[in-house]
Amino acid sequence: MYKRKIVPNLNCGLDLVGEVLYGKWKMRLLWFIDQGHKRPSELQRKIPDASRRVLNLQLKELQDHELVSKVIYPVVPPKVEYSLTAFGKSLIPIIAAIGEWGDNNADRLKELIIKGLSEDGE
Amino acid sequence: MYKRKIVPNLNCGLDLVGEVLYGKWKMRLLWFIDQGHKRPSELQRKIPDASRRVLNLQLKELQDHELVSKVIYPVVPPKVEYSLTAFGKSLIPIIAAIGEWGDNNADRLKELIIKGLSEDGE
DNA sequence: CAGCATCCTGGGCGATACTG
DNA sequence: CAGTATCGCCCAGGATGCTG
Repeated sequence: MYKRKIVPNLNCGLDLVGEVLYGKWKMRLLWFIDQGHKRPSELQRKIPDASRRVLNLQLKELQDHELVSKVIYPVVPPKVEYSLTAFGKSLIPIIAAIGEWGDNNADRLKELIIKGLSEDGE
Repeated sequence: MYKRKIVPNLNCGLDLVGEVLYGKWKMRLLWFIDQGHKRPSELQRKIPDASRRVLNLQLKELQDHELVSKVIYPVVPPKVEYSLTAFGKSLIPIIAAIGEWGDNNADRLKELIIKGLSEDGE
């Protein structure tokens, strides 16, 4: 859990979701876990841009927020598996909708984002 | 537009949406504009926790990403109105779904979030 | 009323290295 | 294979004050 000093404002549903989903890789984690990629190394491979440290941190937060559960198998070598809780599963349709919207508008979005990036260059 | 140095990875729809919606108040801005609160001062009043500066910054990004459009009326005192573009409107159902999920699970979420906050304290 | 400039800081996140 | 500790960067966003 990140050491947040200030208490966030939780005025509406948007705020609440923002809190739980706040983290660069959380939606992706939920998504991939739902897809059946449950082991840390597997998730790491799916999200190579993220560091293991942050992946673990965010996984921990997702656990604390009861969106995922973690099972540790007492074997050698160590084996760990994450799963979505029912609560977490209930978020999947929304994440799917977001991803779908993004995919449907991928070309336009890419263009706009790139344009935005170069704007400050000149 | 924030002066981002590093080029973001845009691997999937989730990334793309993440880019356009990245900003503490963007979803709320889109939401309130859709609700008919179009003027800066009005939005400010709706989102008192945000500073005017950041509101303007994010509004500008939303414009650059063609989610909202801005109309400046040449009158005194100055009058400005924001509206959603068709593109922006197409995001509303998703934002609504997110807010709804948050509202539906408000009690549980609040509890979990608060618990998470106090955890590092001890 | 609307918008910009300046200064400042918190904390998210990456890199690396070490333990079991 | 899984997880933690340390270090440091960087930039989003808050506060304040000035312009038209």
